[in-house]
Amino acid sequence: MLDFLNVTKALTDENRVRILMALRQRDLCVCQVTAFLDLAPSTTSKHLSILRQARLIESRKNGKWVYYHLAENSASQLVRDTLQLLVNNLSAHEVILRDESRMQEILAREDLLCAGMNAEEKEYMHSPEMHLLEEENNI
Amino acid sequence: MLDFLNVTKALTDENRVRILMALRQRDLCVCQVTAFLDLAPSTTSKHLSILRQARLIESRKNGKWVYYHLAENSASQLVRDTLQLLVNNLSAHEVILRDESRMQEILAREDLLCAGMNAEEKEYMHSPEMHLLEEENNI
DNA sequence: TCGTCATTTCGTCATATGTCGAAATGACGA
DNA sequence: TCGTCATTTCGACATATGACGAAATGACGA
Repeated sequence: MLDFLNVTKALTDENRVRILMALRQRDLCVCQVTAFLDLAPSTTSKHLSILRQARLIESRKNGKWVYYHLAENSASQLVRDTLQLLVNNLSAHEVILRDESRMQEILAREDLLCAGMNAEEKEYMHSPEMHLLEEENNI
Repeated sequence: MLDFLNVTKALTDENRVRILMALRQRDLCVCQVTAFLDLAPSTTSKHLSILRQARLIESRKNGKWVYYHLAENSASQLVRDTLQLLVNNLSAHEVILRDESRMQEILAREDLLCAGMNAEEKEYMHSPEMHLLEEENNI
């Protein structure tokens, strides 16, 4: 029951829902999510922490950055069902569609974001491995 | 998005989740839910109001009593998916299983609850129409 | 080693939420 | 009509939550 409530509580904030939907497309680091939502970094970090505690997302560290991605198919039934419900019911929603364009702009502004991002990381961001991850999450 | 958030917010309280799971079995009036959860009637009423506003449940008035039941199959995709997720992931949960026994005791105490319940209503509570409703909600 | 940048943690604040009891509302039956 | 019972609404309270900025932590590169 606690697990269930942690998941539902994680979904009661619009910003957190927007994060989950954005992560369908690709992994994102905290500063990218921060620019995306236009929040203080500490606030973004808190949101990501809540989503991670609910096991809806996972993180991996790469240099100075922490990248977050949706829970994999190995996640619990609850988490998988929840992410599926999210996608089924929100993909066509106005806010989410607007966010998809917005995210494109954010990602294009590499000059402003993740200023120190090195070549290796930039490479990874567009690598096949990236897209493999996306497919594993059956998006 | 507002609809979605209203649904998830409705699910963040353990008492409300327990109400939804109990309503799988049969319609319940406020006083039955109140005895079931051991809360003040006003608190129960508030919880039911929140669930109804999220369109997860509906109410029908019968004499002095207001009976609540799960949203029917005609409900939105979101509501149907959500109720399904709830059933799939919580049916076997300890709290819910315990609640099922507890509800049997509550319902047996007609002498204490809904003291003025008339014969007609008692009849309805066990009628085929009742069980038809349950089946419609594919429980 | 030190400075810088990304991230997290901590403390604080305003607002939202769950709870109750008291009072208002609605319906039934004497 | 009046009293009673079920339910809802209202007001108050304690706690939970989302937001921020400041400070701590971690990792990289000069």
